[in-house]
Amino acid sequence: MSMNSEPSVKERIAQVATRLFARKGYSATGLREIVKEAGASVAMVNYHFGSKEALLQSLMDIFFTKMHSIAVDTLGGDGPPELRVRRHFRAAIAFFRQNPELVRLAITELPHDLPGIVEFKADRVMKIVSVFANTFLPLLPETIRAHIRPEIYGPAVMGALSSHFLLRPVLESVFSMSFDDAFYENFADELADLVMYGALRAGAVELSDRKD
Amino acid sequence: MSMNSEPSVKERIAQVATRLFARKGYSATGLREIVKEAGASVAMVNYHFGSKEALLQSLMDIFFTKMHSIAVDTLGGDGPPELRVRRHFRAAIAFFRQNPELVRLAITELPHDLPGIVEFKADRVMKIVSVFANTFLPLLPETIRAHIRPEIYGPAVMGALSSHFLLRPVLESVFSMSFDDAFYENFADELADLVMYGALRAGAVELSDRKD
DNA sequence: GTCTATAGTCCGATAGAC
DNA sequence: GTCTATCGGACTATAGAC
Repeated sequence: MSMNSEPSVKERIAQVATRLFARKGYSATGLREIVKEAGASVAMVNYHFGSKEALLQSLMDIFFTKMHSIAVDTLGGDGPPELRVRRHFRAAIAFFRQNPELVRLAITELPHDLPGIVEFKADRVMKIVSVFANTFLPLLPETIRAHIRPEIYGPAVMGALSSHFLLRPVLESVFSMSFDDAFYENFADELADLVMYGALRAGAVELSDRKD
Repeated sequence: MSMNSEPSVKERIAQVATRLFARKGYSATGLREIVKEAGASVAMVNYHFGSKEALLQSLMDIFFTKMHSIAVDTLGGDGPPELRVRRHFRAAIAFFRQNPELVRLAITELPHDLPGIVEFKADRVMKIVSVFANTFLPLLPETIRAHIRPEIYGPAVMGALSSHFLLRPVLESVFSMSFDDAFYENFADELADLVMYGALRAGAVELSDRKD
């Protein structure tokens, strides 16, 4: 946990593993490659983390712990619902920007052959959903809350927020751009506008053929 | 490609590989495991597909070819923009429902150590984005089109559409439900409403603190 | 805490028989 | 087209020295 001095062997392993797991995938990354880059030996992984799988879980833990505290701080606290959503999106995107590889690793890896990992993720996601359900949903007027189905909106919003970071190598190629500070300037607010008001915005009813 | 008779060895390998790649990941799945379930031998993979990587790419090709034809059929064709979006969401969700493992495989796998796969995906995504940009975007009135940034909306909408299928094992656990026909009855339209009108819907302006 | 060496397993690819 | 047998290498985990 040292913030200033040189990173410990354990910290170096965690950093390198995050990058390689995100880029190549958990299974495709060998311990040899991790410890070679981290300047350590294979035995250090099992000494400090217990196993390769436990190393993965400890990295995922960093992500989900941070996401939980972001949810508590932004969906809870003061302010009207829209302000909270905007605050949440800004905080999440800021975190994702600083840790794009952790995001990819924690969201993408869902291996059925490691049931402990799947259970771990389900447990952590459930805790975050609870924060949303308990501190945010009750604030909404009944007319709006009635059509918010968390089992649909939850993954949809999470997908909208995270997919940029999951697909970034492809997106850079598709749109022939590198994502710099200017791009991210209003990124969170654009996504918040999309989720809250939709692509057509409130004034676009003339396009509508909706029934309800 | 035989639709009615018994599947060929090549088809059986493709089916089993799709399931295992989606569940365990490409790297974690060995050719031996695939061919054992498919009732074939390792040599058959290299005979019919060329290599393990080529097998993965040929499976991804099925997904992206179908997504491209869905885009052409639904975003193109007749009707006002909203109808096209709704049509597109319904077709995509119907396809995802029938092939959840293909979706997970094609979207999730993005291994930096297989640059050919990354390039292949970028090429296919670009073609689909082109369909959207050429057949759909020009239909929108300028007031709406002005704030549609494809490099932001594209991945966001794709993430909203697909994340349910990518995370389904976790979601079943988190929400203590199995996703049956009743759940999917209005799934595509709910997502279309979310993307077009937002979670707050048009009438909810009283909640707003937005600036623009 | 950190290392080296190694055990035991599995990997993808291919040669060659049929 | 399909198989078996095999090659060379990589894998995770751990024993044991320091």
